[in-house]
Amino acid sequence: MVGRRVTSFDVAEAAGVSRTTVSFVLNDVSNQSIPDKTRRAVLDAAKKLGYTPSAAARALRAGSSRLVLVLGPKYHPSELMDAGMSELTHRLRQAGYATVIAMSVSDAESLDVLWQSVSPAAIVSMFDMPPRTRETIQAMNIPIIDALFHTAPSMPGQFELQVDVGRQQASYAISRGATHLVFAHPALDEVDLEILDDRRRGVQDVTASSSLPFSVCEVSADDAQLAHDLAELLAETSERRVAICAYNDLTALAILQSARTIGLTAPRDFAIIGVDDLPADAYASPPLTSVRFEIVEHIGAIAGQVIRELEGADGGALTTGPLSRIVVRQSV
Amino acid sequence: MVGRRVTSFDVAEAAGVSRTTVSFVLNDVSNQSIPDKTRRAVLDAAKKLGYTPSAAARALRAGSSRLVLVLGPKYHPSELMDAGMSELTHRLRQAGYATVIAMSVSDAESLDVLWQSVSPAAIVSMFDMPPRTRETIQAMNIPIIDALFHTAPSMPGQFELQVDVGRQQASYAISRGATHLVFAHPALDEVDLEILDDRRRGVQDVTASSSLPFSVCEVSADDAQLAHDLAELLAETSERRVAICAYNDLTALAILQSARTIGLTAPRDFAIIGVDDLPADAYASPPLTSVRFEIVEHIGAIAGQVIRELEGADGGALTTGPLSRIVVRQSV
DNA sequence: GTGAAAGCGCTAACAA
DNA sequence: TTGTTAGCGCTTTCAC
Repeated sequence: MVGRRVTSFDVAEAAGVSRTTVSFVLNDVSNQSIPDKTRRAVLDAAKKLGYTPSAAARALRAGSSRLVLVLGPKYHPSELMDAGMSELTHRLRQAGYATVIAMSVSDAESLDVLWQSVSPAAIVSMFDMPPRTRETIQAMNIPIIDALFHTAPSMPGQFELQVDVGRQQASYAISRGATHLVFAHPALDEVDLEILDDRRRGVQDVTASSSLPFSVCEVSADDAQLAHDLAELLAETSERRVAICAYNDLTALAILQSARTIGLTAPRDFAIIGVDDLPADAYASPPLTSVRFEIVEHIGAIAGQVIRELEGADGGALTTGPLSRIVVRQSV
Repeated sequence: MVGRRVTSFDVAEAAGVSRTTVSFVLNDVSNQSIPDKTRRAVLDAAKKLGYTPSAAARALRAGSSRLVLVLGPKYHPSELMDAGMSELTHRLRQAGYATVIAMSVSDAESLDVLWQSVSPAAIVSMFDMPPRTRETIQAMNIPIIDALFHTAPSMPGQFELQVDVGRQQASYAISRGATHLVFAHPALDEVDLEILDDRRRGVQDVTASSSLPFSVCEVSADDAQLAHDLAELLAETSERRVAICAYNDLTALAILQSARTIGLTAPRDFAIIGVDDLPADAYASPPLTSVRFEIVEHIGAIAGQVIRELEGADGGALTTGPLSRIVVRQSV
């Protein structure tokens, strides 16, 4: 080993004091009055030697590290998620925690290995953890902060974000004059089913309470087929104003493209609204109206929850309004 | 503390052996012959008690953890990056390492705090580390694996990925008949300058060696202005076939949209090629030809390098071909 | 006000 | 073949 670690012992030696004193000074132990001279000597020595406490030793001593383990969702990677993780990391770092992100942990077993071998101070879980694992972790006094991105059967009534998204799509479409809502989604093997179902439910909720007709349709991957389906749909509902609430922007863009091939366009012939607020939306023709999920705010709230949990001061339930909003362009 | 940690001592007690034996069995120490009966007893006890070694203690003992610290780039978040991180995490986990991702560490100081407090087994750096920091880290015997996404002055000739991207754009455009190349980019305060410059250089390289005219233009955020600029450009070069190599797909889409407003379209009036292979490219009109960066392969190679470095077997330099390829659609 | 010493859980050199 | 023991670097109680 070329460069041995600088230990608190080295600092103590350099400052001509004991390790205890060093520890007191460096950790700002309050109920110890240390003469300014000693304190200064320790601080100087520490800086000169470039001392940084060993995280491992600290963790061993304290029983837990200053790491927060984030169990990422198993969704398709997304820019949004990336931004969210950045934000979380940032917020937690400000509070003195480092963030370990575990991408797509599927089986309970490797999850066990993971959390036990990281021994984190807290776990932020973005997926629905098996109850047994949850209990084990909590038995070790490691707080779990749930931060799901869709509803889960085990936690009814919570995490309605995606349902809200659907609701917003529908409400906005109706406010713009729609009298028949269609939820359009791609083939089911290409999407996150829970999210799809939440969004659909949101749209359905709103149409139901407005007593408007509602239907669901799967968008064909084949362009010509899609155009055909679309023409048929509009023909069948010619006396009504159709609004398509698409599962996401990509679906909406596909529909828009196919429609164009048969001379149909939005918002003239139908209205359409997506989800994701992709940068490319602005360059579609017409520019696509979408729902944007405010992940940074959402993650900010989660970060707050984690920190409260960690620093004591149990913060109670998270109370936030809808975390998404309509981005108005021209397709509705 | 409700649930005390299960220690190797507990396992030893349950199995009726000493901690040493437990350690030998669990770590599969080769030069120790342990009777199958004892081994089985230990294994059983460990499983029954749900024993997992404390990462902190191990790290303290070993001097480094089984964590790999990834210093993420400071770019705008992207889906690609997310996918890359997933891949890296996955690959490293298979080799028994957990991955800590640190997003956008800017100042050298917080970087110091970070690596010292995580005490990782290796560091994957996606940005150009200050030399001093680099030396300090290497003095601690922590291998650094550089995985930049653009060239760096301090490492000339390496990491030409983005230059390759530009080269590919240009070569493809020329192979399709272009005789005047334009590199188009958005306002400079909205992009990663290093990447922009690499891509531009790639395009310029190729045009230079083909003795073709080359120019650079900044794409105006204002739609009408952009259309005007474009019309002017095409008028000035009417005797030549213009290909626009856009900094990225979003830029290309913006150009395509503006062009449409004045009746210009690709590939009829000009050719255009982007970078990123955004899913939305397929739905542009015309569908946008783009360059796709194969991040998963790139990251795979990096993962291999990390593992080689960690397990001994110094693998030497990374030899890979171009990590990007043309995705042909209709705009060129 | 400062120091000595114990112990967090693990591994490995050395004894038995 | 198995056990004893010494630390890894840190915090913290207790004694000086």
